[in-house]
Amino acid sequence: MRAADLPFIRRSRLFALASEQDLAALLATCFVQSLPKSTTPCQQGEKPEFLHVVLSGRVGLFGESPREAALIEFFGPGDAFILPAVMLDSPYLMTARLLEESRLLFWPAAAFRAQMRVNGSLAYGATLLLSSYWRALIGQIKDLKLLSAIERLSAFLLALAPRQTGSVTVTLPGGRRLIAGRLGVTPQSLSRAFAALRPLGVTGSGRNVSISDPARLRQFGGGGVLPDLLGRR
Amino acid sequence: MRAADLPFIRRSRLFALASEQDLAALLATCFVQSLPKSTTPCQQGEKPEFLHVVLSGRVGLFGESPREAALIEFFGPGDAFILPAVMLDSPYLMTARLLEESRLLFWPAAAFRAQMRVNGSLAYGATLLLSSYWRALIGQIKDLKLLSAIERLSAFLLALAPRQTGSVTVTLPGGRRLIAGRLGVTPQSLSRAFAALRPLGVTGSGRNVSISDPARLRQFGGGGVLPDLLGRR
DNA sequence: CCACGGCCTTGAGGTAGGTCAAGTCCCGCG
DNA sequence: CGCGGGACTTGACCTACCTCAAGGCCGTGG
Repeated sequence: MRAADLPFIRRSRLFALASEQDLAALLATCFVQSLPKSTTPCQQGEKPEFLHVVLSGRVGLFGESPREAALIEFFGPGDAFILPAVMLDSPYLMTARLLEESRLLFWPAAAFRAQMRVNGSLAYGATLLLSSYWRALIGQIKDLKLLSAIERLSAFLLALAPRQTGSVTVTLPGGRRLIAGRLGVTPQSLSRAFAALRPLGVTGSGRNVSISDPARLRQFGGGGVLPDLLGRR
Repeated sequence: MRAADLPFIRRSRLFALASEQDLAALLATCFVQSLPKSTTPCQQGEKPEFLHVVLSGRVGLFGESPREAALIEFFGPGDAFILPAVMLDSPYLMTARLLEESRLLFWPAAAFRAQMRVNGSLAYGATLLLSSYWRALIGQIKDLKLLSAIERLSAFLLALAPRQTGSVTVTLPGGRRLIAGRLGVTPQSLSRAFAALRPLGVTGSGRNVSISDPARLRQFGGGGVLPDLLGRR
């Protein structure tokens, strides 16, 4: 671990309440590593050996079935994956894959669980993190059950945009294929959904999408059920 | 609060680590109430005033959109709803409705948040609870994205069944309409899904369903992605 | 320069599941 | 006993999305 990592570590909500000495004690058994794109620190079905905290970069969590895999959620700096599996010492329900080169904190699972029991500030930080994840997942389930593909895309784009009036440009957290998985559609359908939103002022190519009139889009999408999705960062 | 409530309170994983004196201090500001079927302690969009813990009975959490409402999850004894909203002091993303007469613990939101900060055993219990909820939600998202309606029903039934060989009878946690919402289909489609599973040995009416050969059903459903869903109880 | 392989888009057609509309069963109540 | 209403089922039809297939676009490498 380098001294330069500390500020990034501090930034995670896991350590929201941790004092300086807390932090030092907690991190005693941890190490930090940079890993290239496409490595998979967690494999669905395996037992966790480490809790991983993203210091920089981006990670995708994928649900896998015999037939296919679907992106469930994007994780970025400050996020811990996959805390519930580590906490309950249960097999991963998802596979994590780095979407770009990323710097990760590795925290041995047993040490993490032990510290959770004795360090209240750590447990508190964990509830903060888990609470925001809960809300993101609930939002996603509501979207899947209540909204059409086009509405889901609309809500997703709006969740990415800073809350403001007037034209905005947002950067997608991944290629179209990943976004499609996140929204629960095929890439083809996502493409059609983008086409359907074009008349409503959604344009752009690649990872940049600009929304000419967020208010209009918002009222179309029924308000967008998605919560602060990435606002937690 | 009655003395008779204490054993039910203790049973919640929220208090897994709490000592006797911890518990007494924590509960100082709480009260317990029995409420009839169909009351809604939480309304989507409102700010939380209380954390609710189910002592007995059953509660449904519903996502609401302008058009319709869908059941997201069933909650039962030991579950706390909706902890993330209380923790983050954010508007509820769901409406809670009692599915039958239930006994609930009411915990003033501000007091709960304050105690979370200072009482490590409480925060630890909260991470336990939130961790199991995370896994249930991930399972549900995976099912929605990767499985067909019939496979989702199959997985759901298997998750309800005790892990054993030979014929099992499970009791659905609600009427068909609720189950349909939980699985993300209409009641009509659920009915058709049940019909489709009949040749595979799924029979029964009302809230009782019997599975003649769970193993056969399991291999059909691709293994059923759902985790311990209700196994956390 | 062209060839090649991702990645995205577009088109055409099929299908799972939604919608609308009966119909049946069951239960409470007069 | 008959009636009325809710819950569930079944049928017929429709549509949103998937599947399969054919291009465009663009970066990399010969």
